[in-house]
Amino acid sequence: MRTVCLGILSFGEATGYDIKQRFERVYSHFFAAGYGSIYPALAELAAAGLVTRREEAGTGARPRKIYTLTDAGRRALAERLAAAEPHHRVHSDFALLMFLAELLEPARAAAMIDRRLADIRAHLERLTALAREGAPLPAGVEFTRGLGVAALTATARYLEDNRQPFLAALKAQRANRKAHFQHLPTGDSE
Amino acid sequence: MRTVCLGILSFGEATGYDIKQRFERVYSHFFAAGYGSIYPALAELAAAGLVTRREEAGTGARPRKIYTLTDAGRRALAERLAAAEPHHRVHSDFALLMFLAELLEPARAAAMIDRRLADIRAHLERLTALAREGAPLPAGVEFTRGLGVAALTATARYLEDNRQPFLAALKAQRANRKAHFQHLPTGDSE
DNA sequence: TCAGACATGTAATAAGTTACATGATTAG
DNA sequence: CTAATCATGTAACTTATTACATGTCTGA
Repeated sequence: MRTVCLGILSFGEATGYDIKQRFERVYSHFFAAGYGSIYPALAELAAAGLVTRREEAGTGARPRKIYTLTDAGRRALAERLAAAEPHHRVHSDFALLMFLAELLEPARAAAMIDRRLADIRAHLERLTALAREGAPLPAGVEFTRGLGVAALTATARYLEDNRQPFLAALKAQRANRKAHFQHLPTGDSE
Repeated sequence: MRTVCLGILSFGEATGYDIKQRFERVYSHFFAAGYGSIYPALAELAAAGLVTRREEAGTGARPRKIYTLTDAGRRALAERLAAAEPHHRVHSDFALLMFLAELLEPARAAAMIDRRLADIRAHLERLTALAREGAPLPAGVEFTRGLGVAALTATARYLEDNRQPFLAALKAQRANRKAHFQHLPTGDSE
């Protein structure tokens, strides 16, 4: 998280609030963060001298605290990036739900797919809006944007194409299982 | 994690070791776990009466501990799945590296892309091997497999197609920036 | 007047990662 | 003989999530 905040700040100074907004506009398909992660990270970075903070009266109730990368921060960021491993991990409760779809009511499985699709579409809209903004994006940002669009588009397409047959298979299986249970002499269920 | 272990066990009894293997064969593109998560989770599930454990001499130095879902476990799993939100979060250091690629040496950016590609190809191989196994997969497993294949294939394709132009753009930018710096009267860098 | 954007932060909790510790058997 | 596979677990550490706490201004 600290590295991510440094990264966002490398594009220009920002408040904690700003950082979250930028994040969401530009990068949320690869990384999510709440204020509960951002503010503590910023405090640590300030304590380590990697950013400076300046206060300014804002429109809200409190003064905004504007964070700026220092030279040390810029160096630390470059070092961290030079040493980082390109890990990529997904943690998908949605996928778990689908993986175990046989244990779900088909209507719920359908609802989950629809919610995931809505979520993906929202992401895609944000990413295409970003491209329509006029000012060309830095190469890295544009590359990452394209990567997100590619993965999300393919996922949405798969979900759209396979939703119906999948749900039909689940329903058929349910029916089968019920019919099967009916002539089994089980002692514990139903 | 507890839910995931219950989910894997819903396909049949297994040891902690087995759970990790199955995971990796079938689901690793959506969820990764180490033994440090699995064994404690299993211990908690046993304490809660959701699984039972039986010991058996194995081929290794220690007895294997085979975990089996209880009826209570099956019910708990169904309840959790019925209540779960379909969250999906990605945490990609790789994407961060690309996002900030301007701060990286182009050779390193190239290496990172290649590593990510190798990783994706390994995942895809595992997933296609799974389909070639003969026995038809449960609908949910097959759906999740397909979802992974779709997303990973699209990502690989994007990386392959955009690698060259992206790296070229980065190099050009570097050259520009250097040329620019040469006739700037900076006092702090180099 | 009411929702939503602006704006910051803390505390408690939950979760996951890494490193450590052990050691037999088997295939090359 | 050596590497890999089988096999389990703990402890320390790091990290993120959630809920809480506060409060103003603006537009509908």
